[in-house]
Amino acid sequence: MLQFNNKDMNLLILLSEIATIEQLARNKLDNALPKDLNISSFSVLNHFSGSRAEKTPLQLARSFHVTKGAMTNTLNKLEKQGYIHVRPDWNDARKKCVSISQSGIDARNNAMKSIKPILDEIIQKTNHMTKKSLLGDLRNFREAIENDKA
Amino acid sequence: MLQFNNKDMNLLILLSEIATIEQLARNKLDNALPKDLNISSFSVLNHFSGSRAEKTPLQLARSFHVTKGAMTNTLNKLEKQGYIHVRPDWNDARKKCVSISQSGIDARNNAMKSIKPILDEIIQKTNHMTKKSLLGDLRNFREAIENDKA
DNA sequence: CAAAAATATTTTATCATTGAAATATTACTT
DNA sequence: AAGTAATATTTCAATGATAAAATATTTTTG
Repeated sequence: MLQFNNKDMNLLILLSEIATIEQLARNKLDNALPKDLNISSFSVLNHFSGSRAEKTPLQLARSFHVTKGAMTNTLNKLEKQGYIHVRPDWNDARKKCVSISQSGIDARNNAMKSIKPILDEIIQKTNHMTKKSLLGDLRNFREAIENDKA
Repeated sequence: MLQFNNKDMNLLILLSEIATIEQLARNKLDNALPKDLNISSFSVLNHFSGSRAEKTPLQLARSFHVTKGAMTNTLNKLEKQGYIHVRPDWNDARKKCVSISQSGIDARNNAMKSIKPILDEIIQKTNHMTKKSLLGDLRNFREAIENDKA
């Protein structure tokens, strides 16, 4: 308490709540996913299931707010597994173009099946919550954190 | 999309938003904190600034939802730094009793000062949000995730 | 056009976490 | 009281992330 105001303390509590949720959700999903897919890999595959357009590793790293090195790791694993296609960008030899493969789509759908019970359990337990405003609030919140550097 | 319903997809989006916020906030705070304190250590010190009562390592691990091994690490560092006191539990030789030291309190206050600009910037950018309901919603959400194992 | 700056990816060293095993102590059961 | 189960902490190997340096390519600039 001391010389710090309530708003600061409340924000720390909020951030700590967010960190706790992230940790719990990550562990639950990690354990439920097929052993050959961790959350990072699954997230990339899932990203492509919305739009199958090619992306560069850097674009993906920025989408997920991870470092380029971390994305290199994840993409290398996914490529070895045959879940993504990686090709050079013919117009710019610095870049690569990443897209999902058919077996990547299958792996993603299979992974979704394996985490569905967890998702449905959370949905059932939070039925009363106004999840719509929660998501909106969180998005505003994220933007408040990322803005000055984006 | 495919065979998965909107609620599942929306929940994944919500969880991904939470993970992103956690990552951004962690990096920002980590960079702003004094070099001798990472977020884990700071969180433990901050925990004791609310209530200085002694806690066992296991209690702390559960409070923060980290493994016992992770808490051992954090506490060892904090003890070497002189920021906490660790003593045996005289009634149960399996346990230890952890409390914050005066220099731990000082380190915590100093750390708060160094992250205050970040906190205030976030507060200013989210002034319009109903942070009260957001925290409540997140707490419910966390409980929905942790309940079946707690 | 050559040099310098910017961009994209990979590599490297470091760090914090996890899960599981190891160790030590206490509580329970019969 | 002895043996088994439960509890608390530490150790260990593996994993995934970061920051920064290294490499390669393209763009800018003078």
